Amino acid sequence: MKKDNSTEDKIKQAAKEVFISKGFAGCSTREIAKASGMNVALVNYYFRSKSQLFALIFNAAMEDFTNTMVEVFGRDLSLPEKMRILIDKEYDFLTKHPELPAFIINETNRESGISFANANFFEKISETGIFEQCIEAQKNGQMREIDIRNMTLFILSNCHYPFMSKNMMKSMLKIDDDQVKEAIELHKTHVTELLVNYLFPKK
Amino acid sequence: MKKDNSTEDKIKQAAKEVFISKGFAGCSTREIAKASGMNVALVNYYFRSKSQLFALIFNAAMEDFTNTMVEVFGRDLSLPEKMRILIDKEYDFLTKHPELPAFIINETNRESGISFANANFFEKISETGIFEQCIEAQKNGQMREIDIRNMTLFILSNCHYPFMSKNMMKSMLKIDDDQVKEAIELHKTHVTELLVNYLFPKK
DNA sequence: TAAAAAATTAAACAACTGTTTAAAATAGTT
DNA sequence: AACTATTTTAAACAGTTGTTTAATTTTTTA
Repeated sequence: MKKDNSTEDKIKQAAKEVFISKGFAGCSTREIAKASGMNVALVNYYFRSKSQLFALIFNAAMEDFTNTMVEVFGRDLSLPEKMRILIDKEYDFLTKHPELPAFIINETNRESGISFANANFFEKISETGIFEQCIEAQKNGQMREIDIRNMTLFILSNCHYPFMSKNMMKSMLKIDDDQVKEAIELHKTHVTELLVNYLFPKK
Repeated sequence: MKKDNSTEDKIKQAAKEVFISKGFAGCSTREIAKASGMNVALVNYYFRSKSQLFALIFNAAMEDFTNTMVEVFGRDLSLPEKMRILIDKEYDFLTKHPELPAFIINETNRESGISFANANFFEKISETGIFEQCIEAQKNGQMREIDIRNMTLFILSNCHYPFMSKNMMKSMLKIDDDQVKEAIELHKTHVTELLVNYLFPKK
């Protein structure tokens, strides 16, 4: 978090904003240079190439992305409690970074895409012991028999999609920014009930 | 559906494939020309500009996108039945066109984005009478008191996201194509139960 | 078949792309 | 102070971009 005003950091910061809002293919190195107040040559001087700079930004975004999950899953709480807190934290995080999910999904789907085989997000989440806790809860009949992949898909679908589809929703439902914000805030409580009720059915 | 082998149609078809898989910013007019077996000048001869060609493709994609909803909502069935059939049809459609949701969400979020104010998707869905049917069901206590916007968000989140996140899931959960396909097929049944149970609670 | 219209082509345009070069300015070291 | 290493700059590079031009081929019309 230091050397915040160094040239290298200024470029990295600008690159983060530009890449996330426009995507790799949607922006140029000159645009990033201008946004940082520097010039084109400096971008390559510090980061060698557009691709390498992008990889840096992407991996950092991926880390932000999974941090919430790792943190909440690592706590000493029951599964329903973890689920409630996770959804709350995800919505908080995504309210601050609404462009992140679309960015990651997009770039993951790019043809000459990212090689994030090295990034060990699965391991990080696995290390929290969440999977064992689920299996245990399923044995005890406290949790629905559902594959861990589908549970993950449920959480991500219902947390990410509302933020990704903001503009589409605005156009399709003919509503304005305030109404979208309102709908998303309300949606959070629905999602919480929806998922907790389904995953941990009473009786 | 006629003149399928005309130059104009060949270009349109190629443009559809290229645009949807790479996005507006991610491809060039020359790439589209080559994919159609034609040359660059013909693209502009028939469609005036890259943007106008794109608008054509995008609007058609949007129409495909809402067709399923309009068709199912327009039937003479109960809400839970409509919901079950809709989810089934959405998964069918998206299995054939898995790239569509990411494409639409992406391009909707682009800075110099689409003006799809003219497209009246809301009206089309409204004309099916689905909203009135929901209000009626809510009055009768057969349906949860939930805003129509949130219901829409639920459906789209849980249908679109699994297909959009295919590659991300593959990387994050270290699974292969077959396992993704399997997970999505299984997910469909979960989503159906999840949504029907939540929207139309028994008793 | 001759004239007019439409379709297709290769080539060019200016602007932009990622990246590199070589010179200039700055900072650090003795 | 002089010398070295680092940082910054403007300019150039070769290739690509969307679009247009003007000439040519093909089709349609009379």
